[in-house]
Amino acid sequence: MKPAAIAAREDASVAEPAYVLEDQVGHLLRRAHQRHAAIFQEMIGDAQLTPLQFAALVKLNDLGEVSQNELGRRTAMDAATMQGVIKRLLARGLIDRKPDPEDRRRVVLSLTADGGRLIAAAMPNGHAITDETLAGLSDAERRAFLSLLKRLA
Amino acid sequence: MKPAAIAAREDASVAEPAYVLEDQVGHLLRRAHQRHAAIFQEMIGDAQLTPLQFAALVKLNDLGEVSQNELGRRTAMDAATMQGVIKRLLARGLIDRKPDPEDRRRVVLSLTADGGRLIAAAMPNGHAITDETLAGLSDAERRAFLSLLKRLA
DNA sequence: ACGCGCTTGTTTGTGTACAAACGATTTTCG
DNA sequence: CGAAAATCGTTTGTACACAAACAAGCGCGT
Repeated sequence: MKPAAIAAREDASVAEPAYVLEDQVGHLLRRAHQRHAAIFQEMIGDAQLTPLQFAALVKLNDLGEVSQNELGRRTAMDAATMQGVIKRLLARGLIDRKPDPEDRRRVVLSLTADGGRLIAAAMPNGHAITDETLAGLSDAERRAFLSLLKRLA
Repeated sequence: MKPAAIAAREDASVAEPAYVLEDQVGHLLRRAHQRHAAIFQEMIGDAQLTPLQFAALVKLNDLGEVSQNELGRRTAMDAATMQGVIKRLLARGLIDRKPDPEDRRRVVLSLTADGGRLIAAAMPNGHAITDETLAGLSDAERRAFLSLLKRLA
């Protein structure tokens, strides 16, 4: 038998646990992501980059030359999303694009001198943004949170 | 002094810590959110709801009648995003919309009978989706993760 | 009563996010 | 070798996400 206190709380209603929106991972992930995006925009400075543009430039800086799809995989963007991001970075002259001689389906992307300078200058802001996003947590909590978050991603 | 092994690794380069995209909260939050969205779509079933539509219906079910902006606040959507979500739910006949007699700026939203049935039927899926999203974590880890995540949101 | 500020809902414009379908290639395998 | 399968980049259509600007209405203080 159930204790009376619990039976009473269930009374006329069903036995299912309530669905509390504020407690769902999905909702919380969405809100945390929103907050991070706001912090990003506020702290990225005159570079005027979006999180995805920043990610693409960072990876391009790491890798030197890559195909468009490969860069998409490395930054977790699908091919269609990539189109827009690349288009805007090209329009601003931050990246270069040329056909791959080895594979005629591919294009090879790389940073321009401007793009290299801009991403080098923006890197410290990236760290500051991460820091501000985690501002509410202690060092130990940050490590714990990031390690759990990695296992969900 | 730094140990030689570390000095060697830094050699010609700068002393700044590398910016590793895969370790940044923003990137991890984005990926976790992507994964959750994929799970949601896969498990929501024939209800054919997006996460935001689901959230709006759940809150509407909790609150009974609310204005559009109020509902937006409760579900963390801005007014412009709200437009689209409400428009689609109206088109499917899941919610109702009428002017507020007390305040002619407002509209009052509520569930239709269809909307009520649909969200009641979809609720268990919501719990299953949350569960699947956290599948990699133990019970203790889930609690720890959610409590840290709440502090970031 | 009047004016000023705030809220409500809407529109427009930019930027993710992804499914689905496509043509052009390249690769794989029978 | 040659056909089927896989990959590359693109387009289209739907759905968030938010800034900015707007008209209409409410409410407060003087």
